[in-house]
Amino acid sequence: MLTDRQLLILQVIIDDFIRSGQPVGSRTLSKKEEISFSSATIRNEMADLEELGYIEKTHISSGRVPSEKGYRYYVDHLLSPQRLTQEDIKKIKSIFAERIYELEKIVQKSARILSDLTNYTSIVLGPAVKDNKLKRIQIIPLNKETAVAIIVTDTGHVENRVITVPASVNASDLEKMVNILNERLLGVPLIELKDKIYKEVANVLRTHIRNYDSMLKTIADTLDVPQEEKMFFAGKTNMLIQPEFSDIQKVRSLMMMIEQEKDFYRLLRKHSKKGIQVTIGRENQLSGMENCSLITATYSVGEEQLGTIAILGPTRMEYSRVITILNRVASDLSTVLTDWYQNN
Amino acid sequence: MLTDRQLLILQVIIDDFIRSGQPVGSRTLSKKEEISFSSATIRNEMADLEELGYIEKTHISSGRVPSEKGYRYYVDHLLSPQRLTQEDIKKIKSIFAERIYELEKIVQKSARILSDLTNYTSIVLGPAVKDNKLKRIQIIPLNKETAVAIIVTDTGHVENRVITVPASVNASDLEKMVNILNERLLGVPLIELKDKIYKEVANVLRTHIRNYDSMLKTIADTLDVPQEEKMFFAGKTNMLIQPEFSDIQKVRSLMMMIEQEKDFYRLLRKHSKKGIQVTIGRENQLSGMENCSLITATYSVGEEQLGTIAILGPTRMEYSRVITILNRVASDLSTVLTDWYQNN
DNA sequence: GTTAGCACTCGGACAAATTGAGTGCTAAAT
DNA sequence: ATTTAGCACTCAATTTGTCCGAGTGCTAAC
Repeated sequence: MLTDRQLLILQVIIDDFIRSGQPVGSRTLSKKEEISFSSATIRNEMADLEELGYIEKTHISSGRVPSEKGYRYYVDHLLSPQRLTQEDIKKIKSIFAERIYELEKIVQKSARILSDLTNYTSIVLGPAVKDNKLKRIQIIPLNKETAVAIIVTDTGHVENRVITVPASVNASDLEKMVNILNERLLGVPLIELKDKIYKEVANVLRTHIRNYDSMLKTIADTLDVPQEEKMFFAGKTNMLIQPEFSDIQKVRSLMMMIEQEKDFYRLLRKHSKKGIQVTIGRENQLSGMENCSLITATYSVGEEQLGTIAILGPTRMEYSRVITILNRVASDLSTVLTDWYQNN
Repeated sequence: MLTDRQLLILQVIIDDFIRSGQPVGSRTLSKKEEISFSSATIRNEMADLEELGYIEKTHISSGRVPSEKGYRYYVDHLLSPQRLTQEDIKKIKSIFAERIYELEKIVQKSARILSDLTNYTSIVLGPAVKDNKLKRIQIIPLNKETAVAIIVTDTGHVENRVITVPASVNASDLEKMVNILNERLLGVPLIELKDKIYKEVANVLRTHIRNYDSMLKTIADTLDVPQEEKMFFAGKTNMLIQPEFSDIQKVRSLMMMIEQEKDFYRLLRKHSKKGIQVTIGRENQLSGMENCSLITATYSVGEEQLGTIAILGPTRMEYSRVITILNRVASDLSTVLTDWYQNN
């Protein structure tokens, strides 16, 4: 549909605009070494590109800026692959410098390094706890009424909650109960726990424990662990450097959106397809994101997807560089974690 | 030092400026009902007040705005006590509407309500874990090499960490060891744990456990729980509404300061005196805080201070209202928590 | 000691003029 | 049939000048 020359012009416009942030005019373009025809020709081509919706003017006699459609085409077809510098690679490696003990730590560190590397905001979705398998349940009485219930998973993740223990349940009952639970539920993924308790463990409990029913619901509720992955942000203030956010109103709506977390989490969940995903501006369907793009990659252990790493930047983002970095971090993360899980 | 009339004028200037955000001129002042003398007189008085450093001009023929010294005097001597509306009280009560299970939850909720109530940013310093007393230690093996160590405190707080277990330590050793630790350390404040292990428990371990030394350091390190209280923020974006932060540069330096957390935590720790504390603008000695004031109150259980609740706003802050609200929330929080601890 | 009056200052709002980067269109050149 | 040079035109941004209003300081009268 587009001629080679139009593609060339589109690419150069977007590259230049990403670099400078300024609308690009025909004269500027004609001076580029890639371009060997006059500004008048360029003007004609630009008029066509505009008609097709790939570029826009900010006012009637201004240079052109990419439209969302333009960025979309650029991302889908025109990206010039980037190479990482030694320094970049060094920084990425530094994520894995220390021995890993806890998943969350390394995930948090990834977020920090990513924002550092890109100067945008990074968001990392930690591994979903729900797929971890139960290692141990423990209930530790605090006083007559309350106890703290603790769940340990095979990955070393610990969930805990304070619960009320009915007066009718005594310490030995509690202990017996915990033993049964541990016996029956070892290795069960957390998300199936609740179901399993009602279907398989309830019966056993009934035969062994007095008053089992008064505890059953409490226990089941406790084991009903949060479904949502934790979200880690880093570099939230990086967006404030971007010239497109010199308008305090835009900053405000963006920051509120981020602070609210819920909508943003949902958006991120839509990006769970494997590989790199890019959504540009209003494609994100979230107010406050009109001027932002979101790029995500997923990391996995073996074949199983664990989580998502993402970069949030202005639509005028260095797509090429960010994609390269995300790819690299996601793949390194996958390798390291796969290794780690195997020794677990 | 200042005459009554000067005080009156200072107070009215600050009240008006806090309300409007605009420099206050002699004509505006002379129309206030509290004021019964002419604008010329006011001009004379204002010239004096300026000379003494309580007010400033933004340019040579502008109205006056309060200086930091002015705010300081205002806060120390001129505050007109405020009454909370029914609505305010209702919101504050809503913090305590649900049954408390975990301290952190209620502390987080306080932060949310505070920012909601004031339209400024609120920060809450949670109870320091270090003063909690040990309820139970648990070590749960994950595989040959690693285990997760869990510490439960009397308040139901759970700390956990993944540790490496030397191959030479077997499961029964581990169990014995945990038993000894629990026996000897029950009720010890977390901050004293490490010390106590070396001084009192090491000997016992030596006599009962093979290879006790290879574990000792690991255990001691694990029990060396973070000293710092957790900080909860709410309403970070509220500052963006304030007209004094229409300048993106100011927003940026403030936000970076907040994101960094460390300096801000230190500042907050300086506010640990009982009762209300106010620091104004550069008194905070923190870049990014030049245009901000910080007001804090502490909450306690019985006589023991637990934590701090704080409001961060522009120097042009509604001091009176904020102080009233903080006082109320701190006292309610103290009452509820004291009660809660007693039943613990 | 207080106030009215006056000359003066400055910021903000507005309009007019200027500049420069950019466009679209047309006719000539290739 | 493309490409390009040239030209008229547009608009944002900057500069300049003007005016107004809110405010001040000072002085002389009350």
